[in-house]
Amino acid sequence: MSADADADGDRAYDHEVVEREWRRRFEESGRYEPDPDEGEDPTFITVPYPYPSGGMHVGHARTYLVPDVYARFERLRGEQVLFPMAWHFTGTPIVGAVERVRKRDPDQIETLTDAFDVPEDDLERLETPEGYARYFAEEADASYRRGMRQLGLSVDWRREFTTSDERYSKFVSWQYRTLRDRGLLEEGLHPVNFCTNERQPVTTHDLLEGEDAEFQEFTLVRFGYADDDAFEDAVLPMATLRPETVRGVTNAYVDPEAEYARATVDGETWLVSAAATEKFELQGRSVEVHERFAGERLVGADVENPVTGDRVVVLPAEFVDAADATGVVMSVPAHSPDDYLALREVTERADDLTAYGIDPQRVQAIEPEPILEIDDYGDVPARDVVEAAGIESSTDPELEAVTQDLYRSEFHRGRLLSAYGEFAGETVADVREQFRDSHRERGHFDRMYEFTEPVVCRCGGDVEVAQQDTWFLRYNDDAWRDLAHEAVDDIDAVPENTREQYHHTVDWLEEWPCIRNYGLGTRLPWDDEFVIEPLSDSTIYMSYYTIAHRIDEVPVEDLDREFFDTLLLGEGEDERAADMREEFEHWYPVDVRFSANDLVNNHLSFFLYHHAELFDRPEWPQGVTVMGMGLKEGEKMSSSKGNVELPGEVVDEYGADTVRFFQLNAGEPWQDFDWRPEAVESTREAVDRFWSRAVDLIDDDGDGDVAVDGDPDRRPIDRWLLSRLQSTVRAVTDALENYETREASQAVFYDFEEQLRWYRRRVDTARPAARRTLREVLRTRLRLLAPFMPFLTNELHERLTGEPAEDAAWPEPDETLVDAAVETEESLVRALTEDVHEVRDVTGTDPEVLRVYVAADWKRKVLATVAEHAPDPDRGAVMGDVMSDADLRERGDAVNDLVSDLVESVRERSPEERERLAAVDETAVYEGAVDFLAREFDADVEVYREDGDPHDPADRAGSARPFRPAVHIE
RNA sequence: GCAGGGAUAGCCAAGUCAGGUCAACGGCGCAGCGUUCAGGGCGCUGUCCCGUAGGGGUCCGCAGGUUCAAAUCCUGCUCCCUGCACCA
Repeated sequence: MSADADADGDRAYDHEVVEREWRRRFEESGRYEPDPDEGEDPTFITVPYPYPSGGMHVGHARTYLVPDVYARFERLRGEQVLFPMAWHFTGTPIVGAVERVRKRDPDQIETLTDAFDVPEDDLERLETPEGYARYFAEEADASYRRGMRQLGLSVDWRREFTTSDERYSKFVSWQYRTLRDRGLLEEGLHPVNFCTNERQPVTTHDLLEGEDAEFQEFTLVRFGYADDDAFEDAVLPMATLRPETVRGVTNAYVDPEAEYARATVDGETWLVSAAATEKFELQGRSVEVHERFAGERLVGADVENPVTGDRVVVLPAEFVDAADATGVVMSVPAHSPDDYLALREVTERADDLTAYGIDPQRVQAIEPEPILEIDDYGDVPARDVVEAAGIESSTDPELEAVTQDLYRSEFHRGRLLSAYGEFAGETVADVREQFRDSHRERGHFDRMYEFTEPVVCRCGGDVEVAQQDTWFLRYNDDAWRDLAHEAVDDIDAVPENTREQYHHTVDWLEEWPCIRNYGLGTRLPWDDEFVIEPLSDSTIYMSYYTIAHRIDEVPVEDLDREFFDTLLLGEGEDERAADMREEFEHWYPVDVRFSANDLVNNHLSFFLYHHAELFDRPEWPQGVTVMGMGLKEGEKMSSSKGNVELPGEVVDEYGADTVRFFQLNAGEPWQDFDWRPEAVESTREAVDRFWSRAVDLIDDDGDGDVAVDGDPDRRPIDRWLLSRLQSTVRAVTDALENYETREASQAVFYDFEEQLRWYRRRVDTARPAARRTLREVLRTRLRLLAPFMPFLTNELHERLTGEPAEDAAWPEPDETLVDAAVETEESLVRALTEDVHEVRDVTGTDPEVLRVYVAADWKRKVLATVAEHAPDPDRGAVMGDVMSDADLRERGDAVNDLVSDLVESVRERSPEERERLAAVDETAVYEGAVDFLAREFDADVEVYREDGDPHDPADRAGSARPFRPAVHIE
């Protein structure tokens, strides 16, 4: 140290120096790299491997810190713990990001350089997916691996791998071949976003417009062309989201100006807009266009409703958008305000329709056709709402809201009329799908997909919904689903209310398309055009950790089905795999999976599904703990918004222990936590204070003299502190067993600090026995804090005792140090102190003398009588008993008042507490606190007994009650 | 709409499952005092209203109810957040 360093230089906490030393020791010791031992039941914990589409920020950090705390806790308790880490390279976002880097997309470059401090020179390395992923996984300053090391995660780095490693791919291939053999994979068509310009599927990240657009499944009502001309027998499919309104169709509309086509679609003749023929082709239909013509050609035709057999006329309408859906629209004026207005308008100018060869009278005769009844509306709800809102035309801006309102009401409360047969009287919400399906089966309905709004690719091309050949995981398979439910029942779900969410998800999951067209990852074993997508290649990889550090011994080509059958199922003859199976059997199952709460309804449920199918029940996951997300000053942390904090930077600024402690203490794991610099700063100050006090204690007596059994110099207040320490040990242990990092860290750090504040106030802490007590306390607290602050606690513990905290054992509550009596007595002193403060403040008197009057014995007798009536004393009954005592009876009203008071106090206290109080010698307790009270109030302190002829100049003694002495200050 | 979560004093936030010790932990901010220069740090005190004696009043999203007793239990309502599928 330099000569001019300030006097306290060696006391201030220099986190950089301490952390550097311990980071080195953590890595060199290999202590987090366990191999199977004799122990029967090791602890295996996992977290989602990071997806390095960008760097690590502190919003991610807690996901790894909570398991690290649990890992360190279990190790201190003597458990063998495996906490591994790997990298998830699979997926399309990295590929998309690389594309944008190559094009030097300004937004992308800004995110990288601003949020993650990527130097200009490094950009070139980000031009391949592998390079990009490796960069953010391991190489960048803001990489996950660096962040994790800086934060001191106790990870077994020997087992690190990436999901594009060839050996990992062999493992995933085995998984998918096995699932396929078991009939849990199925081939089929699936809608995707498809760029019509690039002729390939695109992700939402690739979109310029319409990122929030969803595609909807429309029902096509197959109206039949009913005129006997060249189009005879053709189908006019009309798209609707409300298939049940089919019985309310009064007419159809086309755009007379737009281009329509006659095409053979899947072997039938269809009449639709020209634009629609392309969509049908994309959606997996075979389409051959024979002729194109203006919509006018269809106007005036009769079409036949497939459900009712009624014939309705096709009318012209400008509002029809031929680019949307099929370009042929069915009109339900009774239930659609749009259609109602359109009908009214077309009726008004019915005479113009003669130009199309339509009889105006036929149009004027069209009446809305109700299909359901709904309370608060008349027969024709669309007319009601239009008239009520005073809407005159289809361009009225209010129309949209009115329409949505009506649709919602009809959906939830509308009851179908008798024409609906088996569905009559039911609400639309209850039967829409069944109704649709039944008509689909009968060939009346078909389907198509369409976006809710225009979608445009970054390349400028129009994006449409396409049906693509794909493979599905059959999560809706009944037997598999049952197994998954059992797996849900088996786990320790934390917090418990997530269990219901897993069950709900399992019931709701349908088939899951498990492949993509491009991206890093594992190729589908039997069709290398496709890549297994990220949520599907990460369901059982926890098992891969068990052998990840040894699998390089085996040549890739030997990693065949036999190998993994042997390794994971114990069903093969591969010798090397059989040998490695011991590792698998040692570590499996996963004891706790720590994950994010938004993964419950996909990844975590898949994780349970796949384990349930592929492994025997004893190997199923034992627990899943989900975590909330990270906010920064109340906003979601997001790298694209630039509001992120990088672990490297905050560790430099505040120190790793502070960053860890802050995050673990900011809320329970499953709650969201908010990173607020001022709060982190305040944590840093508390950590520094802890350090200085500890160093101070350690330095003033270098002999490490901490524990003296039955220290004869110990005073009650020392015993009080040690007793509180035991309850803290219990509280921290209980909390950590339940993953409650906030509860635990709060108890050992801040809450106990409160106790220490009282202790320091209460006694002279320079006393040797006090120093010994404080060192004993420090030793225990260091071990309790070790999971949270591994750097600082190891350092201090080693300075105090000669060994690092992580070499010591987790503390057990020492029953011989638990002293309920002394805690009760101390609570009386505390209460008295508070009372005197209050009196002093209210009166504004700075006391010269403080007189304390302990209640008279007869009052204790009254209390005892009241207590006999616990837990719910009745005043009358108590008074009866009390008055039977002649001595008390004489005291009359004083007794009456006292009883009322004591009845309350008895009701509010537990039996144990009353018992402890009854044993207290109040006078002795206050006399023992005289020195303290004198110091606290800078006054002379006198303790009297109410019935001991006290000096009582202000006549206060009479108001003393048991355990609530009267006081007088002057 | 469905599912899950939430609403507590200037701000953050504990307490709610197991009603009483809750005017309601703790932190931040603010104010005062002390620590023998200031500042910082540290310590103490105060921070809903009234009160020169430890008390009283009002309070925990809104409105009711149960109870000797409600932030906590019950009923109804309002508002906010997250997810609802192929982005990981």
